[in-house]
Amino acid sequence: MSKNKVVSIDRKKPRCDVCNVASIILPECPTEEELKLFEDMVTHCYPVHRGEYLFHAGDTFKSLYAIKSGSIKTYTRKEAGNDQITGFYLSGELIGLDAIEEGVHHCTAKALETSAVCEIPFDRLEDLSSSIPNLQRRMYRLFSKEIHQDTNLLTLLGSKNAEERLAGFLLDFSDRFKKRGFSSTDFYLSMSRNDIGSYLGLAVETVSRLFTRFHDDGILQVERKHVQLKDMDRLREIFGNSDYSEREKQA
Amino acid sequence: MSKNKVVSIDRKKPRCDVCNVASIILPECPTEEELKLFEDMVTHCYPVHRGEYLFHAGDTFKSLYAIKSGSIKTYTRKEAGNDQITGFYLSGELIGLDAIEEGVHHCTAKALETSAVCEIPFDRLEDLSSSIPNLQRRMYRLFSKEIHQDTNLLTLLGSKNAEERLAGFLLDFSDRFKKRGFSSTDFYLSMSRNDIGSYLGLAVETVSRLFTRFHDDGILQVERKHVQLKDMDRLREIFGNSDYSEREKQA
DNA sequence: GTTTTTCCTTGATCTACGTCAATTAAAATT
DNA sequence: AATTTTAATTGACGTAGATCAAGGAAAAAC
Repeated sequence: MSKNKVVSIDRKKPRCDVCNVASIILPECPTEEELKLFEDMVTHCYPVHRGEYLFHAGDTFKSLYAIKSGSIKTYTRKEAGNDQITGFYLSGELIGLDAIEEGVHHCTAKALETSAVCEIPFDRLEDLSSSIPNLQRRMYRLFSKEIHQDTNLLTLLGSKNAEERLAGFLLDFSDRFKKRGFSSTDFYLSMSRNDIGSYLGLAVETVSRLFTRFHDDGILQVERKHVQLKDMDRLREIFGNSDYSEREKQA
Repeated sequence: MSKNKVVSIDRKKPRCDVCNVASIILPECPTEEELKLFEDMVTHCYPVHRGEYLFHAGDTFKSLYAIKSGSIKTYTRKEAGNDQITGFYLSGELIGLDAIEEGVHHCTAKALETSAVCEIPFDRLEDLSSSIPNLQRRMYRLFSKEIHQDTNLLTLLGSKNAEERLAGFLLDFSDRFKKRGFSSTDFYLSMSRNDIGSYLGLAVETVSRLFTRFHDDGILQVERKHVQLKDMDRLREIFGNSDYSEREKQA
């Protein structure tokens, strides 16, 4: 089946000054020379199509992957058919940071839609970040951000109920789309309800029911993957306080 | 009340070659010169007592904290009295990595017992890691490890039931104690049942009930904070498979 | 040593959410 | 276009674990 094919990595290497990878990793104003060094480092830039993989759990870690466009999901396999989604990555984000320490990928990375990805050999990135202080600085911040995000998600899973989780999820994506220049209230979610459920620690059915409930309550309009947020304040309220359903009952 | 006091940071600075901070952060074999530079960087080493704080959520981020001995918990405050534990840290671990990006601490760090802590100004660590390649290398690995651990915890919260979570928690601590040269089967947990519950996304009562259940089933012996693991295989089984209670019922 | 506070445990009850099952709709494949 | 496969929705029902409540036992404060 075509499902298991891993993207071949020996494709044409494009010039990176015409793409935005540098802006993902390099600090705001790299010098010409820095940019040149950086471009040389990025060995492969290529498109991945829906369902294709960047790497599999267990693969030896060699490179980080910078997402230029599209979206990627990462997951660990538990039992058959029962994957645990560990993250959704959008343009400008870096995948593989968790694999550095042990030199092995702990999760599988799969494209949710046609995406553009740049492969960055980590040993070369390490070398380069010694000579470009701003690059090192930027790397620390990228790491830190990832940890902070994980901590936030932990709090979500550890202490929020189903509707708070979905509200948090939607607000997170709203925010990330906004930062990328897209609409913060009208977007397409590239992942399935199943993926969302796994990510939020909820059953698919619960996710589905919540979407219809939010829809019926006028908080959003949803048709399959197309979501339009209609009442951000209410969404934030649900996310923050846990008394949304309480008030509904009283009303 | 003495509860809110933050440890004063202007105490005597000890020599670091007599402590183990270097071994926490520096790679295996630092040169004399590297060690010297490193020692100069660490501005404060001091004891914190049970209930004292390293920093509070909202504090400006300036330093990382390396735990030399003892244990520290980090948590974010939700509503009054309802804290969400985000981590337990033991000797050799580094606290504050999530605060680098935004320059603000997102959580509060509080000592669970009398502990020895070294404060490492991050800007100096950044500078130093530019000149000591192995230090930079080590930092990347520490970051990566933290992310990996968070991801594991996410999987735990996202897809495991109560007994699997507690089993995982106990196995994690068993392992960490072992790595520190302590017994892997006989140890004291410095945190309260409440903290464990918050960390694992469970109610205190559930944690308490599980401890007694594991105790009654001969998996461990527990008396307050003192835990002795009696059947590691069984514990691993519970953690791995979800059919522990199933089999109990059949037996 | 006594009081107060905090922590832990245990039982009884309730409920949010998971599981099971069936239907429909949309992709994917032919 | 027809068929198969996969994804999403909705309803009925069951249960793991939360919540409520109360008692006991450390530890802290006096």
